[in-house]
Amino acid sequence: MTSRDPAVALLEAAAQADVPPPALRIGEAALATGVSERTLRYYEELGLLAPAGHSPGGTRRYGEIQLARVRRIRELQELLGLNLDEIKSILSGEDRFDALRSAWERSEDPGERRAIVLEYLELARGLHDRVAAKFGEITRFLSTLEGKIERCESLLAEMPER
Amino acid sequence: MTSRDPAVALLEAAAQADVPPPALRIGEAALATGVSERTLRYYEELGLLAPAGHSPGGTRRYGEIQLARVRRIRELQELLGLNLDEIKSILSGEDRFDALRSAWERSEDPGERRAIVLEYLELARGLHDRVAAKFGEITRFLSTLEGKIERCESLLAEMPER
DNA sequence: TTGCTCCTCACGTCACGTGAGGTGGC
DNA sequence: TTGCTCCTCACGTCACGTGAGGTGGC
Repeated sequence: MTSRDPAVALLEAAAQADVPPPALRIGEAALATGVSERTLRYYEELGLLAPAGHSPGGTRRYGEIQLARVRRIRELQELLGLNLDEIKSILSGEDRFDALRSAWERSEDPGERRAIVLEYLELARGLHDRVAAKFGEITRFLSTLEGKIERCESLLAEMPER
Repeated sequence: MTSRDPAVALLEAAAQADVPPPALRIGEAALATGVSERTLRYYEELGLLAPAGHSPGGTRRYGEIQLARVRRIRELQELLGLNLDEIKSILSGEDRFDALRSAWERSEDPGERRAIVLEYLELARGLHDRVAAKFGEITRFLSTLEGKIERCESLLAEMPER
């Protein structure tokens, strides 16, 4: 279970050493998430993903939070086929919920709390329905494919010629 | 389980009446498969899908075989995220296998038969691995999402304020 | 003849890929 | 100073969307 990615290894080492985690350069962040540098810049252009900061010279720096966000974006894109506009609105919904959780003690209006949780629940349920639909389609695809493979195998077994 | 699609209904009625099935025009075929007319023409341009024939005036006609092919293309596109080039090579592999099945009795070289079945088996197993991987990802996505929803619900239950 | 559907260009769009030419940091 | 990585345009690509202007069939 050891991580082979040097960029991720850097972050993990920093976490163990209890040192501020080194910010990754764009090439390292791209490697760690499996996307291109162009993709990271494009997401930034769309307002989907901001770097954690910049070097004095102006080059982008990314942290673990940004890497997780990129992976989330790809998950929504590749598993559900959502476009970046839909993903942006989903992420902003999740962001509002996360902001609430991190500021939970600083008790805001309890009615507003409830409203935010309800809004997130609606978001999550909507997502759930879409994922469940995909799950059903994939399951059917898989079982018909397995049927075809089995029929092929028994067909081969019945072919006496070698 | 009655079909609501008028184009599909036409084909079904013809099948019951034992009459040559009426070829669908491009608009009807698009409706029956849920894609645009542009998409059907684009697939034809790429050599992915040929119409069943043409009217004397030159307009395209589609039959049940073509509709099934369109649905197969969309399945590979949307569930697995394949591009049209990959899909084209998969379909041509499936086509070779289907051609073999339909000409099974007209015994070709039995060695060649075996080779075609083996080639198809390899294709199907490759597909199976990709679908199985997607299945795993979707399953994980679904269960973490269900976990989030449950935590939200218990959180709401603990909020006494109405 | 009148609508409606079909036809072929051809330009637009989304999510990037891919150099072109120039600057930054160990 | 030398490489290597980074930067910003900017044009290319894939899988279509979207009219523009004209023809076909009940």
